[in-house]
This record gives sequence, structure tokens and C-alpha cells, in this order.
Amino acid sequence: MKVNFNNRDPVYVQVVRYFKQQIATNMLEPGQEIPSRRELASELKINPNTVQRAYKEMEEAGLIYTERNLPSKITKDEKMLHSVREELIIEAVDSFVASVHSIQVPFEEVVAILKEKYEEVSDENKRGESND
Amino acid sequence: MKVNFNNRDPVYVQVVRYFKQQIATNMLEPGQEIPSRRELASELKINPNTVQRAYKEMEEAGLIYTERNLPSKITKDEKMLHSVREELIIEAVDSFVASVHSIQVPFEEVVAILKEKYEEVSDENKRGESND
DNA sequence: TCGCGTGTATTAATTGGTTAATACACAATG
DNA sequence: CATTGTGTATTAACCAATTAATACACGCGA
Repeated sequence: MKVNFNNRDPVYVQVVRYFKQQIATNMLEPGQEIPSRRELASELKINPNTVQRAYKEMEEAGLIYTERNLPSKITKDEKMLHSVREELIIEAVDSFVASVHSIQVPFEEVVAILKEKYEEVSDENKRGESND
Repeated sequence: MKVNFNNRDPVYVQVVRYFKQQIATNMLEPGQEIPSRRELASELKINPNTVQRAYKEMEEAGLIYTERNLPSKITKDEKMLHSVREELIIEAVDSFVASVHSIQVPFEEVVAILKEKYEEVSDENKRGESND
């Protein structure tokens, strides 16, 4: 479990995003146990409350659940899990479309640039990825 | 001159973004005079220093220039003006690709979703746009 | 029953960015 | 030459979000 922190976004947001990505790519399975607050905090060298905040948000969103005082687990609700990926995509698309729309970029131009960039990142992965 | 402020981003950032969009869509022309710090501040009901900060960033970026103590003007450097649009697009694309790549969305799926959303916003504009 | 590792709650501290207040310098204009 | 409107610089205040410190509650197992 390794999160590449940046300095821009709040740590707890980045932790949530990390779990969402893990869920969206099926790296975390339904019912799977995740590290305890203190354990993850220790591992990532951050404050336990920061993890707690991340976990709390995830629990309120229905991504994880907690039974008694046991480490939380990934939800077993398949629909919920599936929607995580959907929502991540929708968020990204909405933000992106708003940006390019405000400067009136035609759809075809967008797709063309997108394709280029897509091939770039694919190439990078074929070699030895190391990004933020 | 009207900026739709949101509560998320700093005001001066939104002011800069507004000018960049205006430049990218050719609403502001090379050499064109822009409102003085105090004037724009008054118009937008914000502090003159907030405008100053926005203008300062734009001047450092080469988007505007200031002669003596006259109101600043849009740069006449056509290459610079053209690159504004390019950079806005590149920023949007980079951020977008990073997002969808982290959850491994295939290119074709991205384009499909994008197309849908694009048609949505186009339709909205045909009617009576009113967004933040 | 005691201790340990869970999750949880409350409150405080920090801190950085943002905005505001104020003053200064300059040039044009009447 | 004084006033007014520019841009500029410096400093302070503010404020909200984030993080940290601390204590509490619960259940399990030695």
C-alpha cells in the first residue's frame, strides 16, 4: 500500500482518491479487509486522524463498512463498487468538458489531442513508469 | 466584463482564468486596453489588491504589459496569444488523461463518454445557458 | 480482569493562502 | 502646482481547512 502524495491536495483527499482508484481497478475486492486507522497512518507516516477522516468519508459514501471495533472492510455492494468507477469517470469528464468548452475547442480537435496524449502515457508505461 | 465567481478557487485565480479564456477565444485583441486595477475591482466588488495580484501574474506570464502608469494592455505578441489557448487545452488534457489513466479507462470508452457529454453542453447552449 | 488493538469523538493548534489596509511613486491635466 | 488616476510595494489581518493531540468506548483474548 503506497500513496504518492503531492503537496497540493489535502492528505485525506488523496487517501480517499487512492482507495477509489484501487476499487475502480479491482485491486480491492468486496469484503476485503483494509488496514486499521493506526496501521495505515503508521505505514504512510501520517496522523491517525487523517486516516480516520479519509475512512469516515468513505464509510459515509458507502465504500467501506465497519463492524464492531474491527478493521473496516470494502463494501460488498457490487453496484456501489461499480459506480465508483463510473463516478470517477464522470467527474473527470465533466471537469474536462467544462474547461475545453469555455475556450470553444471543437470536439474533433479535442479527440485528436487526446489521442496523442493517450499514446504518450501508454508508451511511458511500456518503459519504466515513475510519476507523481 | 463579468466573472462568475465560485467559492472554491481564489478570486485572483478566477480573474486570471477569465482573462485567459477571453484571450483564447479572441474576445480580447492584441494591444487592447483592459480596465485599471481599481476600476475592475470596483466593478467586480473585490479588493484592488486582488486584481493587482491577478494582473501581476498575467504580466509576469507575458499576457499583458504596462507602460508608465497607464492601464495595462493585452500583449501584442501573437505567438504568446496563440499559446494561451494551447496551454489551456494542454492543461485540461493532461489532468484529464491522468485521471482516466489511473483507473485504466480504454481510449474508446473515454471518447464515447466524451461525445455524449459534449452533445449535452452543446444542447444546453442552444437553449438558455445559465451556469456557474 | 487486565491489557491491547480496534473505532470514535472532541477540541486545539497550525499554517498557509488569501484578502485587505495603507502608503508610495509617477505622469497627465487643468 | 495641486489634484486625480494610474501602477506598485509592504505589511497586517483574517480565515478556513487541515492536521494533530487527547481522551473515550468497545470487544476480544491471554
